[in-house]
Amino acid sequence: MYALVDCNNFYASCERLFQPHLVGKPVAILSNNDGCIISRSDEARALGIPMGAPEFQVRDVLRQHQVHVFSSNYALYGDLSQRVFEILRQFSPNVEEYSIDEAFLNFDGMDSNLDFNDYGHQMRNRIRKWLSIPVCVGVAPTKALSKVANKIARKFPDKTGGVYVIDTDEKRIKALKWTKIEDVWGIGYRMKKKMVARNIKTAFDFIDPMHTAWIKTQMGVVGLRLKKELEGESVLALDDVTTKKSIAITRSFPKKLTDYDALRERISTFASVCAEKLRLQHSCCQTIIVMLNTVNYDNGRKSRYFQQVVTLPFSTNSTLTIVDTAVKMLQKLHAENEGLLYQKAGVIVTQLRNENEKQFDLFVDENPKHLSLMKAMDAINGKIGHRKVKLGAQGNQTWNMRQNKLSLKYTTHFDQILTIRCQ
DNA sequence: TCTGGGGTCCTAGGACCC
DNA sequence: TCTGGGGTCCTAGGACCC
Repeated sequence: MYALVDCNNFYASCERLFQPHLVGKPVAILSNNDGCIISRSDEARALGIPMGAPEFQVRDVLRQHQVHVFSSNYALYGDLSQRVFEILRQFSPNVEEYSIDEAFLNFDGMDSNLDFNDYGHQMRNRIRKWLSIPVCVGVAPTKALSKVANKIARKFPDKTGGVYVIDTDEKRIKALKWTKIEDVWGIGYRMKKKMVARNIKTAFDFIDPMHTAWIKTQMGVVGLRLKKELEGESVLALDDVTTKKSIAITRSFPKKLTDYDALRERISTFASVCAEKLRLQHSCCQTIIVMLNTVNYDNGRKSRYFQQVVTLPFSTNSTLTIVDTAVKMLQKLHAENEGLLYQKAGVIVTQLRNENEKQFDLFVDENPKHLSLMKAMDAINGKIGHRKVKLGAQGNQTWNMRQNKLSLKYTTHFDQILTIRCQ
């Protein structure tokens, strides 16, 4: 059996943990640069504030209903996320951290008489008690079905108490008939349209044998796997997601950029953060992608996308090499597209492998001194603070995101720990 | 004039997830 | 005026190998 544990309105719940007076009140969280709504409490959702809406478009509603609005505080959310996973590991050693706010658990090899409903409530209660974060738990024989079960738990809190178990065929069929096709895990916007055109409106319609061949042509093996999962046959195992297969740093700019020097500074910084993250997970990359984006929201939302891909002769996690390569790529991109105004840029590193399994090139090699230099740099930065030592290319300009409504780093910063006075 | 069969690797792009 | 960021997997097609 699998469980899917999903935190309710996670970011909003994190803010409420340290500001409990917000419980029961509408709360909304903004994306980077305070651009869009990316999380909201049930109360804010009930006000009709759509997910992903640009903040300025819903500003009036927010003000009118006194919605408590926050900038994204990833230091806080990331830390609380890890604490949730820590608790979950007390219930099973097999935990897949699927996203910042949800995890799959597998119970293979555990007591076969386990009462999953009861066990689910124990998880829920412990997370609620220790972290004040409400979660829902769905349990079923496959990952896709546990997603369905979770949705039911979330939708009917009174009847389920936030936990729902699909453990019989009867319950499975009922659940599938209830689940709209667009709510099935793996069916996105485009597939939904095709499905509905073919009169597939629920998850139950989807598993009808008459559609099998069609699903194969439309979705390939992905669709067939999903079908099996919904039929109760487990084909998706728990994934090990602790080491990433690609790392991306991309940002929108507060103001459109065209100036090469400014872009070079941004790309250098993104590239060096990629290198840091690579070293943190003990990986090297062999391929580097630099991208520039123009965005035009007014003119039919047309945006243009430029990118360069370079595969190195050896794999690396040296900041020097990655920044140097990225800047050369930027040079080329910028020269080819003179005068454009860029809204976003990014650096992505892929083709990652463990730093111990490095493949060497016969003739071209990285200066071995990089390795010790990076070690020294990481050690100093670890001691005296984040990114105090950096490359000259990154400059001294600070690129502060707009974060006008940021809460404190309650759990990760000594200066910002909550103070409680006893009278 | 007629010309086999079985592979691998890489890349770009699409679709999806949160 | 103001519109996020970071991932995964699969497929088709090209180029190559013997």
